[in-house]
Amino acid sequence: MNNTTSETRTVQLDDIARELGISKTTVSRAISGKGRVSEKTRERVLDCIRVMNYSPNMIAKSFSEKKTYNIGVVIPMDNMETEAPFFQTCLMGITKCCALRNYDTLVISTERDDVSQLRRVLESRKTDGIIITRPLQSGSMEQLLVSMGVPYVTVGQSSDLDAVTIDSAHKEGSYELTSYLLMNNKPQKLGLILGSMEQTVNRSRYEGFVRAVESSGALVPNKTVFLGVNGEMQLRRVIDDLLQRECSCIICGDDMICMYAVNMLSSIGKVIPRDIRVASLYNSMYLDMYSPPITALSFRAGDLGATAANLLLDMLEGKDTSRETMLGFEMLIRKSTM
Amino acid sequence: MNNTTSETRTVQLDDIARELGISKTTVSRAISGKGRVSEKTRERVLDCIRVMNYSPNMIAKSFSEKKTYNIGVVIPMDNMETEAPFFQTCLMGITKCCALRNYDTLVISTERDDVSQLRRVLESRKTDGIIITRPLQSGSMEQLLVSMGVPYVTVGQSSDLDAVTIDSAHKEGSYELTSYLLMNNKPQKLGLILGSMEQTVNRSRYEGFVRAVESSGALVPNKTVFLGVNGEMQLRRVIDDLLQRECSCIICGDDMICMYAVNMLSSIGKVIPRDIRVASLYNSMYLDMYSPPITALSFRAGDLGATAANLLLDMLEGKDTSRETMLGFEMLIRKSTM
DNA sequence: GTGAAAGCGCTAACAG
DNA sequence: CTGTTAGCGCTTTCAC
Repeated sequence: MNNTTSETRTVQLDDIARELGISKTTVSRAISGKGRVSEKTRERVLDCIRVMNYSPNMIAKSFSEKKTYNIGVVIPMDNMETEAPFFQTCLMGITKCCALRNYDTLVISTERDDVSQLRRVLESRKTDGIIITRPLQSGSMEQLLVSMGVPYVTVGQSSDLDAVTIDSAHKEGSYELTSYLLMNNKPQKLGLILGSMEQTVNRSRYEGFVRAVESSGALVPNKTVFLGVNGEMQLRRVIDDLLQRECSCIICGDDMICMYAVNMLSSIGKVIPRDIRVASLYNSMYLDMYSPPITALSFRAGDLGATAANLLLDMLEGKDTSRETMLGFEMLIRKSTM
Repeated sequence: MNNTTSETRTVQLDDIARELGISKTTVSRAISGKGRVSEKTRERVLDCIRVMNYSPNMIAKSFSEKKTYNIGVVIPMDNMETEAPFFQTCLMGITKCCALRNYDTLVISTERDDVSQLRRVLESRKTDGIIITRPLQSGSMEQLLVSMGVPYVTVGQSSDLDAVTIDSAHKEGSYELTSYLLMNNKPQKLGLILGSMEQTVNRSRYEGFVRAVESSGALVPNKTVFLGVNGEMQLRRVIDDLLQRECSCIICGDDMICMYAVNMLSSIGKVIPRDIRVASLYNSMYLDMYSPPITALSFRAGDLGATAANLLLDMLEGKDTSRETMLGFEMLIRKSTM
């Protein structure tokens, strides 16, 4: 009866049904909890499953339910971002959280606002929903998602105002840090270096900066504000410029920019904070470890990821979720701005 | 005939078959290239597919073919490794490479040698094969994989001697760098700090170090060799010890250890390389950017990932692959050891 | 409370 | 070269 081929066939619903002398329908119900099954049968089934070491073929289940139990996570793989700790940590948070709810995580790459990989995955119907870890102003991902009717969550502000979003308080953080720097150590001549303004996060950062400057009664120092800075060479020119204009404090958009900046400064003999102060609008372990350690805003990337995952899974399960969730930040005042 | 419900039903094989007045078998064959189809029919099918914007339901395909077109990538999410650039870069290489061959990447987390997530994914049958990015001496992942008959590739040496492996020449690199440091700047008193010896990569590094020392005619300086160093506190004690023993040069196992080490050294006023020299057996962008930049071995994590993916996919497609592939390294001699 | 049967969208014998 | 048919392993009506 059992065909004992060399490949040990994996045990499936039928097997445990036959073993128990009941129908696989009942077994299915006992497992899923949908429909009524007598307490006694349920226990027998659950026991048998354990004994026979049954575990469902998720592909068959997917096929039947039209639900994959996978979510896709779009991660930037541009040169500049490839090694940014944020995305890695965020992905960990997502993956761990999904695993707890028996979902898996599919990685989707993007560079700039390329949606080809996202489209490929969506067309394959391998995911139930998507997390965008770096929303862009263009909103092309969101458009695609909406047009295909696929649920998604963005980590950071989306240009799709209806998008479910989990964000860190970048604007508020930027505001606070800028204000702090303006209050402290007067007279202060601030410089600002931000990455691509296509990234919504950089817009939030900029907004916070501008508000802080304005509410201090000053004018935005356009000559020392550099937006859309990208790549090492461009950054070098910006730094030179900032030094030329005798900036007393440089605010860097994120940890990567900050690392480059700090390095360039010290390579030309500038001592932080004696000669110039430096702060970052995004902390990472690399800034913790610099000497002197760098003043920075600290956000919990892992928590962001976990929250994004929970939001998305809640949506998939039909619960309603708040449109926007905000996580706080911590301001780490350290020696680089003393 | 077409039920125009609110949800636009996705076009499937039947639709284009009906459209063309042929059977879906023929359509399937035209797409896959398996079985013979007249050139004319094939073209008609391919055209129709384009026009009707058909794209196959991969879940149905998976179910039918018993092949998921997914590979699982096991990534360590221990505290220490969570932000290590290696795994991120490796994952990018894998993901990009898989995408080219129309596969997707499922992330599987692990801490230490926990196999629970791997087991969960394997039991779900959601992947065709696995890449282990941090093989451990215990080999528990490999055992599980072998016992379930799932193909896999390890990035780095595996304790399973039959495992298909793609590795960087860590041993050779470690040998070369150590030799270089021994030749240069005599007299040299070397210290070595390695992470967990459960990780096979650290064993390779250690082996290279030992060989280099021995072939220089010296004895392995056991008092200044620290294996299995883990966590900031332990590292601090090790560094203190190395200073006490008047080490002239510290070799760090990887970029993370090196960053901590360099930071601790400069926080107690040690100047590199004047007071003490520092090198790392694994480079990352963070070491590039230190000042002074740190002498280190450079491996191409992205290439490793891409190669691992190609190997695995080749295996899945039944091609045979060499058991072990080795990628080279570059020795970056920089100011930290001058 | 339980079972029989249909069906998810594709592939793969087998027959022509 | 093409079509018919039978699954793949689940979930889910529908009937009892």
